[in-house]
Amino acid sequence: MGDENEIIANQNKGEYYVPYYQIPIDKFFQFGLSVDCVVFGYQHGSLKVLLIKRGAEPFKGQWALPGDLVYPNEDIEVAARRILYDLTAIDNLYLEQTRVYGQVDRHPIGRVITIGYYALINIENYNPKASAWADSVFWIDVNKVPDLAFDHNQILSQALKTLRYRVRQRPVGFELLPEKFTLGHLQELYEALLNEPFDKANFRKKILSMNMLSNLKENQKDVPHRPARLYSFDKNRYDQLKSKGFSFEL
Amino acid sequence: MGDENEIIANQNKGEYYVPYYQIPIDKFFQFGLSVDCVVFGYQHGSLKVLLIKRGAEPFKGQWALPGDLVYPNEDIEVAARRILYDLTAIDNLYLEQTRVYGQVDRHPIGRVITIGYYALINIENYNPKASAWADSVFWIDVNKVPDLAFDHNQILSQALKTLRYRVRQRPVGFELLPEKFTLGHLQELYEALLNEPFDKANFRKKILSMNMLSNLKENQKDVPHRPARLYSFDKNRYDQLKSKGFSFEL
DNA sequence: CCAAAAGTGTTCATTCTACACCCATGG
DNA sequence: CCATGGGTGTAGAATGAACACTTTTGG
Repeated sequence: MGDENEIIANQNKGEYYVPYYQIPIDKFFQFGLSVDCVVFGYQHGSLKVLLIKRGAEPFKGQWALPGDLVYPNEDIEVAARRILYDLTAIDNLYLEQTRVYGQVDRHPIGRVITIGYYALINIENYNPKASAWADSVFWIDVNKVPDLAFDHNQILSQALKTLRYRVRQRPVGFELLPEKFTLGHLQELYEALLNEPFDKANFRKKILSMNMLSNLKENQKDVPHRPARLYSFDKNRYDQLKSKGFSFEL
Repeated sequence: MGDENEIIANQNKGEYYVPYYQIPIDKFFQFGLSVDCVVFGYQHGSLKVLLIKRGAEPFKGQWALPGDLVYPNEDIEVAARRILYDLTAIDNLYLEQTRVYGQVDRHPIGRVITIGYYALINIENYNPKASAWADSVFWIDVNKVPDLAFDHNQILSQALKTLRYRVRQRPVGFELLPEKFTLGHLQELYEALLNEPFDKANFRKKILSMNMLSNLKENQKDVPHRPARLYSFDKNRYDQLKSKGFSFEL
């Protein structure tokens, strides 16, 4: 948001009527718009989601997804990034729209349409931060999410479904890992995300055959077993392959 | 819509402020909401889309997708079905939400968020019908779509992309065909949708091996070549298979 | 008989799956 | 020298692509 006090009016509306029902068009401009973000992180072998305790009415004090109203002159994705920045102090997170939630009675103070987004974050870079609308912020295991305000449980489960889907067909899993990781870490991540085991040998062959990881020629340290090779995701290489028709699939 | 004149107020808003910016919350309730529908049909080997000439301002007289403002007390999908019913006099079309379009300046008379939907229709059941907001209605080949009002070209191409995707992983293609069809018809449909040829033998083996078609034991008539066997999509069978873990893929 | 599309069978290559086995390190 | 995970090879099954061939109808 630039000038958050300059709320634009919809200046031209006066001239218009909805001709077929003879209702002044202003009556149609009563909607509120919000954004709710499902922020996923991965730690200690399990998938977590960032929840807040709401610091404002309605539902003050309850668990909820981070979200906020969109300004009348603010782009939707910009609003989503504003919320994420306020919460994590990180820019440029991986962000994807899921769907719209528009039940007439979903918000107690009026008709508020909300747009669901999910974001992926490398939990090690995370900088916890309460904010204007959140008293406090917690990582919660995705399998232990409590009852949430509004229809946020539904938004969360849709986001999870989209993520599980996406992760099989685009290399987005890496967003959840540190820069350098082992193939074992990567496999554990996929197993946690998809809740299904993979054969080690086959998983490695598949991932490596895609040719989108850089072998860092560097090993793990201080592990009580044979140290594993470290890799990183090579985005340039991937973009190049993609432009040649290759498509990630798992 | 039931009572289209009973536009609800958002009664409880008076009490609320957005505390962190000290802006009265009414300022956030200025959005309009609309729905735009991409209606696909299939005829003579090519995929068509239903376009209208707009009968109301703004963009009166221009080509556009069928769409309308949503009432403040109307559910979004209900609005989409209302539009489709007004246009085609058909209930219960296959309908899927695509995404939200919310550019600040996408609508000339104010901030209107629109929700994209696409619908599939068996063109033989189609009952053309102008309506309050459409002067006239036409089927246009999907490859020959003109410039459309608003951001409708973008909405259309996203819908097409979603359809192409969906059609490979769920048996939705049948929605575009008549009740009874031949495997040749089905193959032509897929070739038109995906713009890629399939091997006849392999296509048949794949489709039939899925076990979701009923062999009607009945043949085509009056064709100048060997008449083909007619099939129909067996939704019960498919649901049964799906519940056992089967998933359509092509 | 011919043209045209329906309908089927086989071969070969590729990919997937399961599983066995060896390797390097810390304790 | 043992426990622990890292890392690789191979055999057999399943799937997919290409293509040739037979069948049935109308003209």
